[in-house]
Amino acid sequence: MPVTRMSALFGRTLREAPADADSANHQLLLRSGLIVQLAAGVYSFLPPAWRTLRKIEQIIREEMEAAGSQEIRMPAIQPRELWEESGRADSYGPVLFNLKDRRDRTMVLAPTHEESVTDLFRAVVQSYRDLPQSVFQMQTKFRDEPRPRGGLVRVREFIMKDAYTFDVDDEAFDLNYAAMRQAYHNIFERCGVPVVAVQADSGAIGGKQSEEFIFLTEIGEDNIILCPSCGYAANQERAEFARGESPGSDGDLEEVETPGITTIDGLAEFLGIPARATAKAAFFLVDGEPTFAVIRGDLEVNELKLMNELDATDARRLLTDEVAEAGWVAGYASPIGVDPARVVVDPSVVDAGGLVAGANREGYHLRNVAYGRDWSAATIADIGMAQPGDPCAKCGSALEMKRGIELGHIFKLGTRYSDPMEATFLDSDGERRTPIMGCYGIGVERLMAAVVQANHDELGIIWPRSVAPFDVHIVPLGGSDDVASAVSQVESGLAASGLNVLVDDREERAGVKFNDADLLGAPLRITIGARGLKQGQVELKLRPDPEASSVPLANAVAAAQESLASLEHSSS
RNA sequence: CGGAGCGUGGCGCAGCUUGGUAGCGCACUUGACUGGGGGUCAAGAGGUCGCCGGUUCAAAUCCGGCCGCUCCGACCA
Repeated sequence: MPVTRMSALFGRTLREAPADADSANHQLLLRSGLIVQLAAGVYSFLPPAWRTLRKIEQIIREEMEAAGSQEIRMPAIQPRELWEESGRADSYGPVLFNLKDRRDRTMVLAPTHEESVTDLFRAVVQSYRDLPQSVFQMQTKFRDEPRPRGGLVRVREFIMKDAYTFDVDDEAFDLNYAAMRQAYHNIFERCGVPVVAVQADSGAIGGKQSEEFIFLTEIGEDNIILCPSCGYAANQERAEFARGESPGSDGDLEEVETPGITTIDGLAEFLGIPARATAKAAFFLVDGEPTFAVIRGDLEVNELKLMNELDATDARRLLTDEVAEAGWVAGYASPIGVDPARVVVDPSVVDAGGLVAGANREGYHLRNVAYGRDWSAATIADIGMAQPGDPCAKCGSALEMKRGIELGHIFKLGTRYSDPMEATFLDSDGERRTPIMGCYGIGVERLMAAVVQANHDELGIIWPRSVAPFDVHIVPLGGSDDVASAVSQVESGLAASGLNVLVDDREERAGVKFNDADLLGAPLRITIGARGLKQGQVELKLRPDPEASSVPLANAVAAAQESLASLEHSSS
């Protein structure tokens, strides 16, 4: 291995973090001189960062290959028609970087490769004998994000590993999926980042079901619902939860005057009842249709669940005048008398008995409004947003919510792409069939950011050995010939044994060198100074350890290998 | 796209309210001293004050427009 000299290293460390950086990982990546921002969500990666990224890629590559996947490369520039074929030109629209070629043909910079891999499949696969297949790629992808943020966490140009599988049927698919799932756990463990696999919404990728691999951290942008007792874990956007008891009432409909009371909280206080004894109406425009959603007063509607239930691609809250246009009275809306086809109701209301609901008349509510007796809905569906404290749907324990970063996402695509794009094969009966697909993504730079976030202290990065840009950071102290020759002896011994070595050969004071060593975070630091050499000793210090230990110069290389090995065992 | 904030040397910031020679710390260059946890002294280099326009004798400073970046939200793998 070549030895890197700090005097020649491209990049510099900063004593203070740039003001734009918020999270620990972003600050450390900037301070250590690993990344430089060019534009919002667009970064350069300097030599140590690039080295780490390649190590991460190599880990991913090994695990993908172990799972039976073959690496390929696909185009980043794609004709827009490809996206029209799958029907995603519009749904993915705003995120697509569009460009025109010289013939005025519209091309896009690929944000992901489901379309192109499905096209590849059409070109290559004819028969069931060619299946199963599993391919992967690690390439730069482009997404014109509405809001890049958090340093490397959400960017517009990034390396993504995507794997795609093709199978003859669901049973065969399950094998590929299980292999990928295991590979994902292996990858994150090898990179030193703890993850939890959670049920997720498949979003713009589509398909039947998906799981996210989440690194739990307060700087995350996803809300994750977790059950501490049974282990249930899901993204809040699709988390299920039990509704608990509702204090529903018996009795006939009864109008009650509620002047100026237009909120659930206000209503509950005014009538001296809990919010959960009320029914809340929320209005949405779902694929252009005004929709009346009803849920128990203490709960909130999960728009994504609502949208998925109605098989829609777009949903937003109705504006105040649109509510009126639909014939509903904001603040006093009642599901009674509304066309059931436009009503979606959450089970929390269906099973509740009599609740207090609007009277569809300014200044009045109704008591004892009961689903089934007084009104009905065409759609009964879970449209509730799980919140911390809600009972777990599986075991009833109180759910918790934590923030997290989505590092990987694996999807059961079914025939979402193979069907519209007419990718087919002939089975053994000569029947034309559509393959079951899966896709499996990992954001590589985001993973590096997570590695730093999960492995740092107040002084700097603490790289896990597996992805460290340098294994050993040599700190020579003093300019004597003794020091120089000892350094030369140690560095060449280490390099010869296959270790990546960084030597701080700068004319800097000890404190500066030590601080930079802590910041850059190589797993092992070797200090070689005149003071130790008088006793024939050099100092070894593992980055996570508080104290250094002295070893004879002659044993330095062997001792270094030993302590690096001990690190591997203790950390995993 | 809605809300908020910020653009002054490589980084962190002051100056702007009340217009008048652009400043501080760190980093950088040279020299001396120093030499095991971000040293000391001396001498330096480096800035179209984001851009365009306006007001004014005079604009970093006041006014207008635009651009960029960050954060919250919407959205999003």
